[in-house]
Amino acid sequence: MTRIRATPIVSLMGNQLAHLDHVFGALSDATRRAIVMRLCEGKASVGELAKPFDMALPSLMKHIRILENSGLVASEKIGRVRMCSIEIEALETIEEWLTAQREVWAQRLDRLEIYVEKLKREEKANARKRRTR
Amino acid sequence: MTRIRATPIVSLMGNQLAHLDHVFGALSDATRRAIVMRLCEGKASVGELAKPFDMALPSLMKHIRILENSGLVASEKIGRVRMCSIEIEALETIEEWLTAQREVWAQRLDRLEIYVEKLKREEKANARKRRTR
DNA sequence: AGATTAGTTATCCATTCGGATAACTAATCT
DNA sequence: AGATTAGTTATCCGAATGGATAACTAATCT
Repeated sequence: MTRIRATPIVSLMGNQLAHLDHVFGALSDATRRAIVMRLCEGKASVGELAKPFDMALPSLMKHIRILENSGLVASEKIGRVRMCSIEIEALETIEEWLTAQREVWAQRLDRLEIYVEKLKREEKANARKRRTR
Repeated sequence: MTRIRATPIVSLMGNQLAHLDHVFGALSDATRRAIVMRLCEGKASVGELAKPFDMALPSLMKHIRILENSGLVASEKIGRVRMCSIEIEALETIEEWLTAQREVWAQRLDRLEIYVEKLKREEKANARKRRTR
């Protein structure tokens, strides 16, 4: 019996786990998703980002912090204005997680299919028996 | 000028927005992601789900509630045991959002490419001018 | 130099979150 | 019928979250 993978999944994922917390957490807020959406169209200063929102600047800044913290957004201060940009790769973290889940799910479907096949074979066998009874 | 879409995106997405809050929110917790992962392998009772966690049952139940609330998990009580299962379609909500973002991002890259092309053309023109000066 | 602009820091506040315990209901087993 | 099992409800608690205001710093404009 070959042990393909000795290390448990959990340790393989390592600190990625905590990271997922932050990425998903960051996107669980509509304001933050809107900011991400806006930044997908191109860089923007904190002020520009704030305009569409009926929210005090410091409140909005918090959101930006959270986004930066999650790795979804990067920013650089030039003079007195801070320019923000999306880090599109961070979205891939999520994609990866999603694909992993769907793979497990698909495998289970496969197993289920095999099981259903077995049931069908048995059913046929029974039918034959019944016919020849 | 043809108004392709009169309704603003926000209203088109409708309650989907609030839904995204819940889906992303649900997945922002490691325990909950683990539950989803487990359920991708097949249905499980609350008790089975609880086993791997060093957590009181009511605490875990809360997580299940949150997952149900987000539409990621469904459950049905038969006798005294409640069986839970993933609703894989809920993950698609996220995929959709991600693709939408990446599309906007890609479009922006296209625009940027066009811009860079323009710059290159101008550069060439200048070079020609310089050569022939 | 003085006024304006663009963020930033510090605090505060109500609400939600993630956990726990205690006490309960309703099925199932013996 | 009585004991056990599988969840459920209610309540509590400290920490985190999403918002606000006030007061501040540092660049830029006039």
